[in-house]
Amino acid sequence: MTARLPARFTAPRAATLPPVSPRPTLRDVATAAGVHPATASRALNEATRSLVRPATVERVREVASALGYQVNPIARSLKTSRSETVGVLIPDLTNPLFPPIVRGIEDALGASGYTVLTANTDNDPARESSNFAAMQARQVDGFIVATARLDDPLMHEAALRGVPMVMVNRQTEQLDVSVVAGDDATGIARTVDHLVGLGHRDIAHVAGPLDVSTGAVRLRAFRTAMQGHGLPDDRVVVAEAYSEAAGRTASLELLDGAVPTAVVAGNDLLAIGSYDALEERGLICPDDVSIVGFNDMPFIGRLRPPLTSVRVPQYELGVEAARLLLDRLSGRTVTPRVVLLPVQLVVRGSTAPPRG
Amino acid sequence: MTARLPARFTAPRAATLPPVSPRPTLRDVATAAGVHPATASRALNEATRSLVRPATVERVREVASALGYQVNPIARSLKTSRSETVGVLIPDLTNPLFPPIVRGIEDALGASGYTVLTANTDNDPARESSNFAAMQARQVDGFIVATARLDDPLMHEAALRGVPMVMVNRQTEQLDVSVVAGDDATGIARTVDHLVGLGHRDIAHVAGPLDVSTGAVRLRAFRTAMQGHGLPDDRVVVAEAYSEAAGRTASLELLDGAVPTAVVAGNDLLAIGSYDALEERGLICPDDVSIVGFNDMPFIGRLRPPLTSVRVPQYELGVEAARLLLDRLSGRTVTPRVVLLPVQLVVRGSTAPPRG
DNA sequence: CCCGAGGCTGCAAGCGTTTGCAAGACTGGT
DNA sequence: ACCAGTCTTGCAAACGCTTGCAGCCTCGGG
Repeated sequence: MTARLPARFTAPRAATLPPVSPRPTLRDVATAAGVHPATASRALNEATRSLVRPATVERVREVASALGYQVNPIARSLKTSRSETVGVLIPDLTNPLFPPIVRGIEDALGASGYTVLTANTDNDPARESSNFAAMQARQVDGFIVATARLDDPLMHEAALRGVPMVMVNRQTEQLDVSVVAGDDATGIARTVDHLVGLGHRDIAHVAGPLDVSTGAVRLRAFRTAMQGHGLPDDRVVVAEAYSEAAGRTASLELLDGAVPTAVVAGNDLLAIGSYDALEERGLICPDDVSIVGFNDMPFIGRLRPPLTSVRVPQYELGVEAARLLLDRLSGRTVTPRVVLLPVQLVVRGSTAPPRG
Repeated sequence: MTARLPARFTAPRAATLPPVSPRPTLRDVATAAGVHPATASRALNEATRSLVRPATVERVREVASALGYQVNPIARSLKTSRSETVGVLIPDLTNPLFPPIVRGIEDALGASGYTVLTANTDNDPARESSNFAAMQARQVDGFIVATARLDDPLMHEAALRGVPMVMVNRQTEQLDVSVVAGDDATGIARTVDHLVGLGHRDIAHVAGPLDVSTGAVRLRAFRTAMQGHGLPDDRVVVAEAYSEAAGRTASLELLDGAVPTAVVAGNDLLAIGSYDALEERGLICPDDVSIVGFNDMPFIGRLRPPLTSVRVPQYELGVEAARLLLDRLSGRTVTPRVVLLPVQLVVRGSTAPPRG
């Protein structure tokens, strides 16, 4: 029996296109192939394909591609209550840190047929909750969360209930969810090594906000590294946010006391703020003060002076997070893992031996 | 009658949370409120609310919020074949031009209850087609497209068929879809005015690829502006892509002839490439050659020297694109519109009067 | 020759909503 | 008191797919 297509699909495309294109349905395929919709479904579905006779599979698939059939994911989701969709929560796409991460996530998930829903929370608990809820309503299969606020009750409860979730670039001890992040501690240690190697002894740290995990982690790493060199670990000022302005404020505070010969900034943005502060005080980088950033943002090497920074493999962070989530979704892995990706100190013009 | 909740919803949350949370369904709400699901649906639905007695509406809404009911968008989509979702196609999220645009889109659409699906195409026709198709399958209500390739047959046909679609940051004459972009022509004109005002007469243009609309538009604007000043308009070299490397190559080619006193780059990335080329040739910006960019990317003012550039309101571009699409989706506006947002020349340290 | 066991396929229910249709309850006018 | 019209609500059928269950057919062994 040859597959006969319903007239509406074989009709030649008129020069004046009809306003709406009726997508063929599974039933259309089934009748055209002379089988029951259930059989067509099984034939088209990877997992159930083995249940139907090879010849039938072949026929159905041919008809399906002839009709240009594509399964309707909505209907499928309704039935299976899975959506092949994951939600990605980030604070702000405009922050240069996140685009590469998101891109990595989309590439990795897309390769497995998943699509991603992103939302910006601006670290606002209300936005975060509503976005999270909206995504849950849309039946996302899991989450990748780049915002620290796991104290959000909704998210916290969801995590406890076993909603698949992996955190990226942020850590949390309170809950066992998978985490992928850069190896911040090592990055900071290398930074301090580098500065000490140049001859610096009076090294200060402009820390990021301590309620954000990276802020706390890097601060602790700084203290440890300094102690390891037998140097004072208390030259620390905490910025209120990971922003240029906060970095400037914090740095000015620092400069009001004894001026250190080197500053380890918790972040590239904070480092830029330090640039500003130095300029305001008439100090020159690196002649008077060396500065090191963190993240190695795009074009940061073209600043005046080029910023020495710790390169974090952001794209790979995203890819790895996606992979972890996929493992979890496929049921392969259940136990949470912590993956730390190696970072690399990129030395540029903002660090030099201390004057005199 | 007081609303009695089914036991499973009133059960106290155990310390050890159950692995899965059964979301209440419309039927649950209905029975709890003592009405038929259809009535509950109408009561909860903005548009049909007027059909049901106010007292009933009240009761249903109370029960709904008590149960924490949220409509299941999947089921609704299946029924209505609308999804409250729009697809956003961009070449590469990692290009600093796009995050603000996407953010603007998400903010504007999110405020109207829409969620967005983004995909990166890398300007690869194959990826573009498949992403587009996947989004169509997911029942997106419309598209915002930031990739130039409207020659894609799928997309072209969809546009002809009246699939709601707006293009951002790219133009096309061949099709009548709404477009929102920066006012490139004026931006280039202001740039040339600025340079001429500084005393430059020998001004060259490093154009972006001409098969991208911005490349062509800016080149045309450059020619027009130069002619307007009675200056030669043929000092043009076309870069192969909007990238640093392509900018460097094109600029080197330019510098191999008579060195101009000023360069109008089609793009900030191209301008950075020009920086590189200048440096290689031992020339100083702005002493030997002035350079102007386009887009005013983040931190571009912190380069060495700070780049004079044309600021494009990217976030607003996204917002406006979203607004246009929303208008279209709500049926308010049907005829395509072209919206050009004003740009602004930001003068910094990369432009100065010509030497001598 | 009969019977049990597989291998394929069809049947039908149901996922959670929306919505055309119709029935019941009122209202007011005559 | 009756009837037409208006409100309010219920009924049931979809939307397009998946899946447990059951039935059919075929085949090989006893």
